Amino acid sequence: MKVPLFHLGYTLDSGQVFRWTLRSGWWEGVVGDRSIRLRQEGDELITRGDADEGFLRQYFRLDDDLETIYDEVSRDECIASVIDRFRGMRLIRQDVWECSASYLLASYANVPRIKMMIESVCRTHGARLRNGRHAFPTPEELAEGGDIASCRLGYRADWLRCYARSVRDGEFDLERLRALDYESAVRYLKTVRGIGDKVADCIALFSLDHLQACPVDVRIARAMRERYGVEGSYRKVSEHARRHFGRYAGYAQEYLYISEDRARKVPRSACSPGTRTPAP
DNA sequence: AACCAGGTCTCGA
DNA sequence: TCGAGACCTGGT
Repeated sequence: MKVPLFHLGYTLDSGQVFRWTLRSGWWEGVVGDRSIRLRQEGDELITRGDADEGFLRQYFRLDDDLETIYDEVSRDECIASVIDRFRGMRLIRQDVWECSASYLLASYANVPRIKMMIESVCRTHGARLRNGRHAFPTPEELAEGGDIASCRLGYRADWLRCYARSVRDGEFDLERLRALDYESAVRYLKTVRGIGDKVADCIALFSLDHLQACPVDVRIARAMRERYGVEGSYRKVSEHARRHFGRYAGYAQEYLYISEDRARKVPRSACSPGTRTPAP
């Protein structure tokens, strides 16, 4: 299929999703119960597996007008250069259940470990697919049996099982969540044990279309400190970013994230703190 | 071998 | 509302 401005590699390797791996030129992943393989050649996206065009258009937010978003968030030279470096990276629209359950596990762990935890949860609780991989388990599957102790989730195991049960029992209502505005959604999400400020923002941004959400993890905190001179409480940093970058702050956040991520290996792309702009 | 990781919870000011 | 400490576990 033909795609607009889009970079598959940056998008799948930006720490948003955890079930994709690059193997001999193909990105292989499972989304819900779809097993998919993808490869990009220019503006052509080549697909194998259970991926129809409509699904991919939704999943990769191909209807987002990136140029408009770039114009909107490019409030300073620093973010503009980061965007330029990773042009085409898109936010991914994830299923609310899979996204929330995944990020519940993501706390205080690095990406390789998060991937391991999620794979073992899928292997022990999810339906087996044709190619040997496993679907992401439903709340029912996760609430019932399965050897969750073998998944090495640490203290997250209780969080996950409790969350699955409360979703299964209708005590936590995903449909209700979907209907809420950004701030109400975050408030509701934080009633779940194991979901705090950061994870709630991730869920809001990655699965609820609240593009103003700006999750602040250690990398974003570092970027905001070093590049904008902003530090302090989660609320302070996150709200500053939201004011500074505007209604698409979540996009800006993801570009900062991937930039900080790549900067660990590659020497830092010089972006002096002097490019700071005054707060309104 | 330390230190860190897409943080949250609890508790005390 | 904010900061400090503890915390399962595996990468780096």
